[in-house]
Amino acid sequence: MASETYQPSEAELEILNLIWELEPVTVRDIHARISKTREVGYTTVLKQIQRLTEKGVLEKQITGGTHYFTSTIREADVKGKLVDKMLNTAFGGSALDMMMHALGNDKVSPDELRAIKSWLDKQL
Amino acid sequence: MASETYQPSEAELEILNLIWELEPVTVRDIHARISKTREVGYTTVLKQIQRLTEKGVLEKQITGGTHYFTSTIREADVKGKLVDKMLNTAFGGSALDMMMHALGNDKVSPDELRAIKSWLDKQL
DNA sequence: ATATTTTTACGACAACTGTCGTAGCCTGCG
DNA sequence: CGCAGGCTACGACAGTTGTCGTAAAAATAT
Repeated sequence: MASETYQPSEAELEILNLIWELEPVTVRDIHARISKTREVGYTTVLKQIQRLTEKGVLEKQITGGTHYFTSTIREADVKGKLVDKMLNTAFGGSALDMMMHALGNDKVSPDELRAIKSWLDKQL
Repeated sequence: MASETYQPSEAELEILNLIWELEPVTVRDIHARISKTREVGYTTVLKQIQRLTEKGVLEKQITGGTHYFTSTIREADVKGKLVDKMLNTAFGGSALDMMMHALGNDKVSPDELRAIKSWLDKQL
């Protein structure tokens, strides 16, 4: 069944990002990290994590009474899929078009542009 | 209220894309175009369009008894925002990282890579 | 002027999301 | 051992989405 990759919602992705960074990790730690950025109840995060676990996206190990979570899906797969979907639904599959929108927004530094260019060079 | 740019859902974006391409356009035409790709009821599309209109994203003109729709938001703004959000939520703002995920998926042709490279050259 | 065919307007529904509150469970402190 | 405080389980709720069905209104064809 070649792991159909999961499409997380916004809040789920926020959590997944932290899981990938910290796994195995507790709910408390995830909550602590998210709280640095925005306010959200502990049980809110807990619930999200529980749902993700129900869906099979996360796995729980209980070690010495503490619940640790790890992900069952690969970060690169999920992100690849996300970007792929946007590429197709929003930009008709044109990577160039997407690039221009992404990089056009003057947010990207010349350094980054150069980095992309040099990566591109390696690809050809 | 300086039009904070709208974040369309999947189905909404599908419709918006067609609106941008065909406006001013009727519900029937939108439905016809979508039907080429997937099966969906006429009233489903109609409802989506009505909701978009309620939200102020679309505008309706009635001319000779026919209802024509046009968008009130700019395609580039919407898509720029979409890609920007993904850049930040999924790739921590690293355009290179996003690029690699987008282009890594072997879906992109060498031609496209070259096109991107030459666009990049112009930017520097 | 009618009957027919289109279109539009509404409302309904189930699934999913983001957010909590409450209540029960476990664990470590004293 | 017994209790307080933290953790988990569970359920609830409102808002959004994707989908339709049905009914009312409008436009067309006899």
